[in-house]
Amino acid sequence: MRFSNSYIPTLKEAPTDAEVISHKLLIRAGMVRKLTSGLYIYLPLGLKALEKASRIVREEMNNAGAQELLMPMVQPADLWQETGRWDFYGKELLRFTDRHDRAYCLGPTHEEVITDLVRGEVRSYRQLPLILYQIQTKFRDEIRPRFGLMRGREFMMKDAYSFDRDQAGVDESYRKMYDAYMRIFSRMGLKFRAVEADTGSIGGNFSHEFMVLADTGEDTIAACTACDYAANVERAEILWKGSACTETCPAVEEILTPQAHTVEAVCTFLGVPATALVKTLLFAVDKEPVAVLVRGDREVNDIKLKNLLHASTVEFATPEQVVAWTQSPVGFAGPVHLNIARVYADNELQGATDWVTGANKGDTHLRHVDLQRDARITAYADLRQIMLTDPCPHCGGRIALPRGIEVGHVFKLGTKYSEAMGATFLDVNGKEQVMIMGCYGIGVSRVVAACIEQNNDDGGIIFPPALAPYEAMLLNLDVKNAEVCAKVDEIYTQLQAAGIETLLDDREERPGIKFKDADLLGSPLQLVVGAKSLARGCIEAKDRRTGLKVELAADNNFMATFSAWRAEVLSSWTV
RNA sequence: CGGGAUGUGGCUCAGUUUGGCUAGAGCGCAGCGUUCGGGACGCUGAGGCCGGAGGUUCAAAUCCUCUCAUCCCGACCA
Repeated sequence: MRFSNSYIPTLKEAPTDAEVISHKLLIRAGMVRKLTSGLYIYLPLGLKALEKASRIVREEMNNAGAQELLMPMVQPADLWQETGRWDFYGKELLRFTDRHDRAYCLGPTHEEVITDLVRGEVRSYRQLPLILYQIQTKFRDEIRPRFGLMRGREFMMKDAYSFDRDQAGVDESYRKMYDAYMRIFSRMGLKFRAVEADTGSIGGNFSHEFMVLADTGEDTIAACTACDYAANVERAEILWKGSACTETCPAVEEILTPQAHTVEAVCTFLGVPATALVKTLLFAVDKEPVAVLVRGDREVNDIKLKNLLHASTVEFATPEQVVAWTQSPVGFAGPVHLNIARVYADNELQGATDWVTGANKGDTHLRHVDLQRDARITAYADLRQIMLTDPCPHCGGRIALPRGIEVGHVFKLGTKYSEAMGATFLDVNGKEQVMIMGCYGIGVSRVVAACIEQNNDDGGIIFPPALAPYEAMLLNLDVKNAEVCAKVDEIYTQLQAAGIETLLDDREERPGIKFKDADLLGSPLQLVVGAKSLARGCIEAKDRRTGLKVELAADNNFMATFSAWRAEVLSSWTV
């Protein structure tokens, strides 16, 4: 492609509303433009990157035995009512009615539609297993879209669904998809990690997320530095190996702690470490009050709480609720004489006694609290967030907490949807069985953003070869020099004949502009033809990632020397 | 939805505190000339109802009220 014929509007400066690097670079490189919050236009270059990603996904899905189809984006409400998600999914589901006043939604995901399809078609165990997928635009009315393509309201997603006869079958489908995902993200040249994850609103009981490692990621991963354990911190379990404390504790004593309504303030005031405190946090779980106790230096993991109580919503209590439920100002809640029915305590609180806690009374705390003796604990459970000081739950090794961008998620759904919607089949014995399902998503547009997030420098994007819109950029530095132009044309023709996608910068611009744009656009290979180097019989070649430049002889063997150099550059991406 | 911030040519911003001449700059864009290997320079030019509505005032980009939009922090998630 010739630059002069392309619509690639590069920008010297990034718009102020772009915050993260991928967003800035996508805009500066002329790959996307914002239509409005969370909605983006893919310009030709952005679309090419998206298509590169899609193709890899498609190839690996097909290799794994999945078959592509395409479902409507608009979905009828009654399907969602069948599974109950019409009421559960919340405001993220964009709903509307047609001219006949029938209710519809814009598909944020397609479990209902695919299950409806399969239940009508599949009757026999002979037709299973079945894995179907599509690559399609999804719409989720996100509360807060942000970071450009990273969290748009409309985004490109690959969603696959598996249907199996039995548990062994779904295990196999899951493994196939998991393996395919490993290949997909490896081929894309991404540094990523598969991690254990919470299942969220899709449902089911088991899942893995695929995280691209990047400091700007919205998720935190608990990854063992010794073994291969890795989990989203939302899920990362904390082993409790201690035994219940048997020490005796002095009688409870009330102490005045004026103005001390934070852990820090109480510690300073009483001269005790945060580990001697019990924090009492109040949550509205499905609107009902629940108290959670953790040690002063810990954080509550509300996902664990949600799962423990099988709740659909878990929210921090508002200050008004805290006051109403504890009859005391915010900051002084405590487990003793707490008038809340459900009080859950983190496991480790069993291991010690003699705590400092709030007294449910303004400016007052209690010391010498023994939870067994003085409080009514509904249950002990793993309720806190994992920290750097915690050991790996598998091997006891040291844990690291890198940030990640979730680009893929694989679930075993079980029979949640097939049962609700009656997706059954007859087994070998002629007996009716419910299909077991799995679902597998990849945020294709997010992959592109995550890739840029991970691969960039001051000059711009550094595309891995697999996702680069153009593998090579060919710069003509002297468009008015006939000799240079002839050489450029010759090389361009050869590159095209060799099937190497090339963007030829033939614009009437100064060399500086071309160098800057080439770096910005991020093609892994750069070839520079100018009068100066050509006079020496040379063409310059630059590895975008390393910045290393070599001079290739501009003779009849050019393609051979170029191919050798190219192979070297490209292979450096696959190690 | 709660908290914070911002809306002025295509882009980045100044001007708003303390109302006052014809609303400015840089980049980009068009024309001409000089340049030409890491975002050149000179000259000329086009481009704005200062987010919108209402108000205060002799006078509003500037003050007040309402409204819309965008961005950041929290809950959601590919």
